[in-house]
Amino acid sequence: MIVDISFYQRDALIVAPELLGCYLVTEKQEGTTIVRIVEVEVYLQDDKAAHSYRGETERTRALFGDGGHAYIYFTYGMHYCFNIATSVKGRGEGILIRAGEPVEGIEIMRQRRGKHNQIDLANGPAKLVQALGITKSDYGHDMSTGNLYVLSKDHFGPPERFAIVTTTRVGISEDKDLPYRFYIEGNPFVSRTK
DNA sequence: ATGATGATTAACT
DNA sequence: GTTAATCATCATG
Repeated sequence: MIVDISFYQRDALIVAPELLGCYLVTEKQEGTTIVRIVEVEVYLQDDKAAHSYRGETERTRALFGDGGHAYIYFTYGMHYCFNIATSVKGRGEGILIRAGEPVEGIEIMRQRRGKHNQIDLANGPAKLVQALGITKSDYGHDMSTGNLYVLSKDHFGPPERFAIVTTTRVGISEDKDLPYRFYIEGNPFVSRTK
């Protein structure tokens, strides 16, 4: 079952842990690819590490729209990352999808990534974007429709039970201490585990 | 128009 | 553990 847009129109800190175990799907020319979401990070508006902190710009427009739309950005001169805007219009908060466990279309992901090791397919935000074939043209996409959406945890049968680890975020220089990173305990596809 | 800055990754030692 | 690669976006002039 596709997750409804209203799911995203709540506080990011509530939505983020609920997103773990759900399935992120893309249907592109090459075929359908699916990963199980195992790691996410929250970015709020009143949060120095967030792109929305300094207000709305051309780049961050989608973060300030209605919850449930894709926010994609380019960084380090070579990588794209994928977020889902949450909450209500004008609020500027969202969830970065950091890692996923390949479920379907694994051969397609291998081709896109040029790697054969299944662990390395989507265990990082830019890797996940590449494996799923997400591009800038998906910017602002409505996550409850079309060829890019999320399926509920029980889509493929009774969901597996798991514990959620809450910790600090990765790769930022401000507001480092906020516990806004969530991942599935013990999952081998989570990035940068100790 | 120009310069600083990354919500990273891969390939090293 | 360290580091180079590389450019869109933003703030400033």
